[in-house]
Amino acid sequence: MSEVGTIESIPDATVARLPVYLRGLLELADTGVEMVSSVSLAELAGVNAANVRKDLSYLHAHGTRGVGYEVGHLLAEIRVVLGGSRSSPVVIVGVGNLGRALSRYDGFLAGGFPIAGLVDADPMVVGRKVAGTVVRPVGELADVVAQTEATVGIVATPANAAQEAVDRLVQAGIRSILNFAPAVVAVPNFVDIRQVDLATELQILGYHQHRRTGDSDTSLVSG
Amino acid sequence: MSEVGTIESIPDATVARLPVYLRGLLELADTGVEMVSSVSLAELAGVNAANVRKDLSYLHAHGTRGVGYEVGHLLAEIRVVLGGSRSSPVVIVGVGNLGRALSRYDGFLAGGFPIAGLVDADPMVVGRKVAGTVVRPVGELADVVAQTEATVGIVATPANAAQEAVDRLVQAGIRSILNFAPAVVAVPNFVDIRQVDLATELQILGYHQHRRTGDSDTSLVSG
DNA sequence: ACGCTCTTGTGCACCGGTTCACATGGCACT
DNA sequence: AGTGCCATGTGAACCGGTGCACAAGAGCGT
Repeated sequence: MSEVGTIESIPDATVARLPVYLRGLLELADTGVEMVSSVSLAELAGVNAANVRKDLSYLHAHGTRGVGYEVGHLLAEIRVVLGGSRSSPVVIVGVGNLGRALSRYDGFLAGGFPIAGLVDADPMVVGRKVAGTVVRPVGELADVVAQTEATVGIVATPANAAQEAVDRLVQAGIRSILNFAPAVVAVPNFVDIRQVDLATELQILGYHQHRRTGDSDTSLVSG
Repeated sequence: MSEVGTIESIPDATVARLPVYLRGLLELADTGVEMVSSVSLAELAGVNAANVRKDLSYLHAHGTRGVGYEVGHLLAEIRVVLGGSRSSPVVIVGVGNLGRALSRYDGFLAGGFPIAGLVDADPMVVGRKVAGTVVRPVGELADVVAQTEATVGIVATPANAAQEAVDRLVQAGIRSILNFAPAVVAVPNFVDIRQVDLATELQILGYHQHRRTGDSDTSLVSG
């Protein structure tokens, strides 16, 4: 996958869990807890305790044997790893139902990803104000990126416009993209893209459901 | 993970790719293509060709050597595996920004997952009509599930209400849940739950970005 | 009918990730 | 200071998944 290797690299699976730990730690900090063991953090994150310890060992976040980890320390450590606690403005391409919802989603701002720009191809949508931001034409994407200093792009267009949207984002200098359009898009290998496919998620659930109900026998349960 | 094993089980990784194949195949069918090789399907889905062949072998979807796979046949085969092409009505708990966007999302209906019911805890929201459906109080969830014959639940509540929402869904008989709330929730092991965490996705992107820009050297590129 | 070409189907080696189990070592209490 | 307890940190086995590479086999042209 990533082939930098200059600085110590953290396994992808670990990186994917760090935000979950972060959430759990924030909760603990809110309730005044100062120390946490790998076991309780694991419970909070829904993973195995040994896994937590191994994950944290990648961050050089040392705990104290017999005691646990310092919550505040861990928080800071994880924040540094996940983008240096620097704010990363986001530009959204495609202001349909999903784009609007995303632009209003509090979780992004709280996580250090303020929605700084909105663009759309539809002239009916351009010019409207959504979540405090005026929607600008997709042709001006490069300007929007430059002005807002956006570093992350979200694609929330229909599937058939996704590739073009991604191309424009890359053209505008964006190197991190989150794609909600149900389409496989190609990007240069210096661009990091993640796919979030809502319909696919339901279909995966559908498989297991079908499997369960299609199975005439229900005497399993196992635990 | 899943421990049924009565009928032949398909690896999770394969199941996750089937919807992508399905999309690609629909595209091909639309353009009148009747046969497809594992190589072109792989390209369409953004995966390795051998992987495609191995995936399809799990479905007993035989291709013809030297020729490829029949598009229509494959389509039918995958649809059967992913829930028997039966429609699975969905009930959404939490009709905020995200819940509204999801209830209007075309992709769900197209994939056989019509939004059949909406519930919310906020009396201000209850009674309103969203995407053609009246929002009902969360207390009536069991009724809504029964009336709509919903088999899938989507949780789009704030994090602190997620566990309760999930509990209610399980109570109402739902066994397949898609959770958009940024919270780890516990479910009985006969319930299948998938997590879609928007902020987490951005944070993962943030890690790689930080890593890239934090690295003073940029002489890599590799391809 | 024969052989060539093309694509499927799969055995096998490799790789990342997970989990167990245990040694290591700090802290508290006496 | 000594002793016991407890949680960390990690070596090593295990497991699922991926991708190469090749044999098997279908169709087509001659």
